[in-house]
Amino acid sequence: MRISEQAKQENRSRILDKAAEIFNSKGFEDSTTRDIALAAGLAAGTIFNYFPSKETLAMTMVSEALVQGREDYLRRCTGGEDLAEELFLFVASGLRRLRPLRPFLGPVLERSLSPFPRKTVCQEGETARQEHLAAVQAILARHGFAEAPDYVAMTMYWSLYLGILAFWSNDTSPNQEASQALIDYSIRMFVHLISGSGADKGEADAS
Amino acid sequence: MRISEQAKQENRSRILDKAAEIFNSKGFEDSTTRDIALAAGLAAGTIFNYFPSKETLAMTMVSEALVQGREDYLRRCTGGEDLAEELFLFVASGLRRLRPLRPFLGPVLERSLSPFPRKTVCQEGETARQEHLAAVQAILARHGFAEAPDYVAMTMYWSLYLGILAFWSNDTSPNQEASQALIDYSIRMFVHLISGSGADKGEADAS
DNA sequence: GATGTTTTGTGAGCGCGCTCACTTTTGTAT
DNA sequence: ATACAAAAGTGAGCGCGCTCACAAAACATC
Repeated sequence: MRISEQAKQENRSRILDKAAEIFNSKGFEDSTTRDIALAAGLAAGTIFNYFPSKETLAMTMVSEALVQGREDYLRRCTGGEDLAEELFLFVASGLRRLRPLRPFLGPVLERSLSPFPRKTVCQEGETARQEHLAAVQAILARHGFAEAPDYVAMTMYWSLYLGILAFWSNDTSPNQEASQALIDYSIRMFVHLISGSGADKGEADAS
Repeated sequence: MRISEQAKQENRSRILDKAAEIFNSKGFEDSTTRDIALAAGLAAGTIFNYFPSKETLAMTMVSEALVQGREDYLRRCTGGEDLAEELFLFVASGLRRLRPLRPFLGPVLERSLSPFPRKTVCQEGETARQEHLAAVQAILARHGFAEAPDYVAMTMYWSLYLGILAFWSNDTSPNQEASQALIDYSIRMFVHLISGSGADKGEADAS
């Protein structure tokens, strides 16, 4: 049972490696699962014993990158940052780890992270979103926001974050300064939102 | 030549009608172009003489709804609204016209309006986005914003707007109060952004 | 080893969106 | 009417993601 288990893990990571190569060279949509399986030395159908869909296969890489990004962030966090700085560090840490996947990220993130209701849900994407939002809420809690923000704030956060991902995945400016400006404004806006929430106009009774 | 032209228009609108029916009853992804063509009394391939893709077919309906929404907005606009009120009216007018398409909007808008870079672009979606953003800029201009906001502001606007569409297309609260709150906050946030732009921290040199 | 059981691999095949060589229809010119 | 050109319709067929009945391999028990 040990040898087989090991062989399975080898297959799994060979699929992931080859898929990353092929996705990077041809893009997500122009890569076929047949090609990936063949490159990994397996029959066409075998790939689906390891990943339930092409989308999940790609999202697995994204998910692992984001997990590493969160670890980087925890390591790099000194505790002296203000709220906006810490959120920026968090987001930037994720992007750094996503960097190698950038050439094929567009269609994958669009399908898997978008908040539009879908029939076929990719579990990896759901999980990634929830973990990201949980991390954000943990940061907020550490900065004195006792209770979690309402759905309005978190929905808007996720919209802005997706916008950042979309823009960044296409950003050709030298050091992604364009993306940095977008991240900066987005975060400042979110901080402003949750700071002044409900004191403006009287419409803060969101369930 | 006149009779044929008329027949073509009839075919086109029969396709659109049947497609709307089928999309509404089975959702976008579970509806097949074969079914739609058959329901319209045409062969499977003929549908692609009228619309280059299933996505474009659906986006044509969306696009027409949004055009009507803009006309409604112009009609309903008194000129006495402040900036936020007028933006709210604009967005709400679009949603009203999208209402009949709501059951199948999710996958369509996700594919066609998302800012993630894609290989196969749906022209209808591009156009819809540009026209929407142009209308927003016209509203801003009418309220004293002489020059168009930079890419950061418009990118954030589009992110928030997509978030609104996504949330609304799934909103089951009695009169979409949940969506209304989201629209309200999103617009106030955008107005705040372009009002105070660049005066905060010294990072406003976005190209 | 031989036997039975469970796990993993295989590839023919399905239904999809979409294409394209071909047929049929429509309109024009004689 | 007849011959011809242009436009529109057709459906077999392609490549895709994915499924599933079956084959092969791995393990457990004797």
